[in-house]
Amino acid sequence: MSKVGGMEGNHILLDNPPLKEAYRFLRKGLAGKMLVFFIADCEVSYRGRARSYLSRGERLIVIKPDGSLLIHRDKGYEPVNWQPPDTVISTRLTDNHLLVKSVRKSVNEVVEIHIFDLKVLGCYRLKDIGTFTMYGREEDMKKAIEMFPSLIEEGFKVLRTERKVRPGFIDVFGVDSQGRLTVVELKSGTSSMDAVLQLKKYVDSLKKELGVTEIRGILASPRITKRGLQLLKTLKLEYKPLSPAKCLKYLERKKGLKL
Amino acid sequence: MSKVGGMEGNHILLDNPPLKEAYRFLRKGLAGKMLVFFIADCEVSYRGRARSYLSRGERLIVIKPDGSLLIHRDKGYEPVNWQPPDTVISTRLTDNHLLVKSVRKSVNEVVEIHIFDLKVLGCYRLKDIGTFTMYGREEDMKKAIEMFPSLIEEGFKVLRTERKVRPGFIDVFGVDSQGRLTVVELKSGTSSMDAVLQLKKYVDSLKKELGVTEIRGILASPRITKRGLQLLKTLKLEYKPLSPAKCLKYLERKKGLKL
DNA sequence: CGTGCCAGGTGCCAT
DNA sequence: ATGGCACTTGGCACG
Repeated sequence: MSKVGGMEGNHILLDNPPLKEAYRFLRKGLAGKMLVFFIADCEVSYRGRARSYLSRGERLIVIKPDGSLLIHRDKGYEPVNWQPPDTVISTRLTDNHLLVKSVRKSVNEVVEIHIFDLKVLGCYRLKDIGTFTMYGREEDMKKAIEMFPSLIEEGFKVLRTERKVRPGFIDVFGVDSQGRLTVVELKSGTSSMDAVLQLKKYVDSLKKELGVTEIRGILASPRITKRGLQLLKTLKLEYKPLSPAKCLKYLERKKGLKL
Repeated sequence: MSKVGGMEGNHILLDNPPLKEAYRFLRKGLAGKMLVFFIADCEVSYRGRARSYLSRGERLIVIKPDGSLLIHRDKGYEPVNWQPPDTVISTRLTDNHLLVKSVRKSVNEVVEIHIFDLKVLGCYRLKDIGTFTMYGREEDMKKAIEMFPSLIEEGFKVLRTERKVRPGFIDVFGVDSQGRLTVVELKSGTSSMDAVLQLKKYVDSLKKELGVTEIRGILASPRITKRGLQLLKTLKLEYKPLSPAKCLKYLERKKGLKL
């Protein structure tokens, strides 16, 4: 069966269109800066930082108005091939197939889709002025600590956040109740040896920069791996269990809001 | 206009379906382990490691047979909300909206989509037995070096790859022309201070483990940051420019293949 | 299952 | 542009 719907410029929907018709409306959708999706029997090749080849089969393909491209198989969160925003999409119809090519403007990255058949083609203009808000990331932990330094420990005071050291930034820099300088490294998830080494790096950088021999280093996160904790102790650093959830509770209390 | 196509079990395509009809065929598609997509006017909430709320607007939503979920706005490579594979999808129809809920089996992560209207609903069974191959990753560099150790330097010999040290693995472990033990850390992209510290960690671990005082450390990658190079020199480590592309050329030569 | 680490990571923000 | 880093990172391989 073959069916066409809503081609008055509002949207386009083609059921099992012949290549030639698909080509026509695909161009129309792309030119009209619509979100375009289709299910196609296709081959895909990628060339850029690496190279890949995907042999023939049916996939869901999405092209967004900003030039981003997604090619999804029927499994997994990640697209098998893709392009981030800012690509130029071009199309070409030959005797036996339809070529869709996406070339990234800034770097040399190209994705080519050779299409032999389409199951469906849709082009839509998404009316979407919604706002997206996210809570519980490292940034929220930082905010909470600025407002409630005791989340780290009694008597802790924040001197500043995002303090620049040689390379990188210290999440929170402060002093403890004894007046000792203290570096706090925050992780919103499980912290591992990486995080410990990061903290160590900051503490050492700062010691050097300030010419101070004693600086406390505290890693604050909801969880730490066993190896991470071992390393932490070896390096004379400290661990403070602290979850984004707890920080959010404090932030809510302050704002009087339910997030 | 409203149109229905291919509901004989092969696929489903509904143009601008009423909520009730969409609900019926959505359930059918999910039950039949089909890939389901739809464009919907909806609100989205997420709760898990973090929390988020996306206010009302039109988005493209994809549900795969493996339980992965993607919610895309009309911009960007990344979905605004999502679930990786292995979620349980449930649906509920109320008077004024359709609820789609995805609950992750292993961890506590829930995405809820409140749908007020659908522009289109499609359910398809993707025939896809294609193979996906990728070239130019770190693994390919490793293979090339095993076959052509001189890619590192004249006289270099590989003892083994993926050698385990305290925590982690040394990419390539070998000896140079002077018989000195050498650790090689590979990066397929630009290497930064992180990579340098990683190499340092491996060299130190190995010195300790083997009771040797002199071990060379070579970082091989197509590019290194200025700060990375500084740190590398400070730590008496070395840099060898080497790109995945060059490695691939060698591999092709060996196999007599054009990849 | 936890731990470590790569990825065409992407995205954000700083210099 | 380069660089440093978080991310609901996801994904894999290995103890």
